[in-house]
Amino acid sequence: MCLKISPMLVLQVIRDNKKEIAAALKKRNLDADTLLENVLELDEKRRALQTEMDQTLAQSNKLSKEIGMLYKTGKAQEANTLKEQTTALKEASKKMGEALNAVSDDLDNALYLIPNIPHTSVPSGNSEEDNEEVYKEGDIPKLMEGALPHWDLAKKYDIIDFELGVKITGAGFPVYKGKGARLQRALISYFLDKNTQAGYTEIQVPYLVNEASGFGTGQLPDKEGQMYHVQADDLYLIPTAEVPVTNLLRDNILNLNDLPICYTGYTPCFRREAGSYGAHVRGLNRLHQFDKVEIVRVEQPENSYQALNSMVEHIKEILKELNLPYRILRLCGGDLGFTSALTYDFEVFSTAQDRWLEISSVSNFESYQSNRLKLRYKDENGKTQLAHTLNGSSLALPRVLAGILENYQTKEGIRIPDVLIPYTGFDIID
RNA sequence: GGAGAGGUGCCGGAGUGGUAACGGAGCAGAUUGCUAAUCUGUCGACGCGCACGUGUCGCAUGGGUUCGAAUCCCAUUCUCUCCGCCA
Repeated sequence: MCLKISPMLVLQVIRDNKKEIAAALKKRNLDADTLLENVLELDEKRRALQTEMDQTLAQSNKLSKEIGMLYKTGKAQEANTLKEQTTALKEASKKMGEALNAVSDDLDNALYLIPNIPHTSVPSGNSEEDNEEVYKEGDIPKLMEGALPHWDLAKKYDIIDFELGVKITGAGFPVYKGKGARLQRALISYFLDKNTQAGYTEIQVPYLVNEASGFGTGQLPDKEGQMYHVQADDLYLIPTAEVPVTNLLRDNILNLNDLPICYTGYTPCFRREAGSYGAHVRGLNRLHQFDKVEIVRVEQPENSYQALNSMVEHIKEILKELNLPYRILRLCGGDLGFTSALTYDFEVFSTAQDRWLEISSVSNFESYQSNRLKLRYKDENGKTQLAHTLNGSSLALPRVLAGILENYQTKEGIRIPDVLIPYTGFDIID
């Protein structure tokens, strides 16, 4: 008989720190008391059931051994008597097993409703308006008379064709042409080079993932609607490289000296994105398919926030090289993703649109993902511990492109940032 | 798509009905006059116990047969080899 057992090391943590956790979750405007209460109740129920069943099975195992011995010594008569006893035990343990499975499922489901616990530095707040600006760099350029938003520039220079994308697929699937396509490729190469120079190992991953992968990083089951689902094969188009890349380490027990693991990878990303409309989704602002270069790290818990900072510094350096005005926000509890403990958003200023555009999101998930991924390591005492996972965009292409097009436009054409010229092979789009 | 073989612990690898050999890695302890060797123990998950301990589960997954299943049966799934198709 096999039992579904959730490896929820977090349960012990919840048991011991219920009050603190409930208080921390208040930052998400979540009344966690009942959620936690429910979990603890189911947990207790489950443990009681398991103890009971273990005892029954132990007895049954013992009898089976005795029966085996009796047969061997030719005492079939006595063996048969014992057999009768085991029947009742068997039925009882079967029922207990079913009950245990049911409670375990309930417990799992109850646990999935609890989001990650926000880091102490996370500000409370309801929406993106309450996010805390922690850094700002770069001057916002004064644009020439008649400066255009990027979708008009795209048309003027014939580098991105949104209508063509509509024809062959639908809205939100742009077609890049000529120097536009080349600039995309240049950005991807440039980002990957920067990341590998910083010590991240470049990898290429599948763009379709199975359900277990979606579950591991937290897209499933709750954010199912965000992903494109290929029904015939039950696979999902990745919404970000985070999913396949982090899942590379799923079901692993790493040695201490394997850590940290630093990966970078380029993938297209696919998002169904129900919702918004109007100018906010115009042009490159929000797409169903876009390109992104991602960085992913696996760390010992005691190093993970240092790692988060180093990721932030790394992205700052790239934006500085591109000479784009940007700011960094620390997401408030209300805006923080379900699986994240602390997230910094990078936003670049889109001059012609006069608004900030998110181009990177850097998060520490602590052990939230690794718990689902069963991603562990042996600590210095040889004890198995959950690792911490982190990831960030480095960087998302469309809005960086939008920022470049708008901020670098001149009467003569769109200038290419110096660092990109070796990659594009041209210095102006005209 | 057709045919065959296979899936055993962190890794390798035995095991065809009596309750997971053996080897390696890692860790812990012991020991030896030096970056090493040797010996012993430990090794995944979930419980119970203050604790020394101890119970259950784990042989791809889910069922079934049996007092007892890695082993027998059914379904599913994945991998490999050959054929077909093909970038």
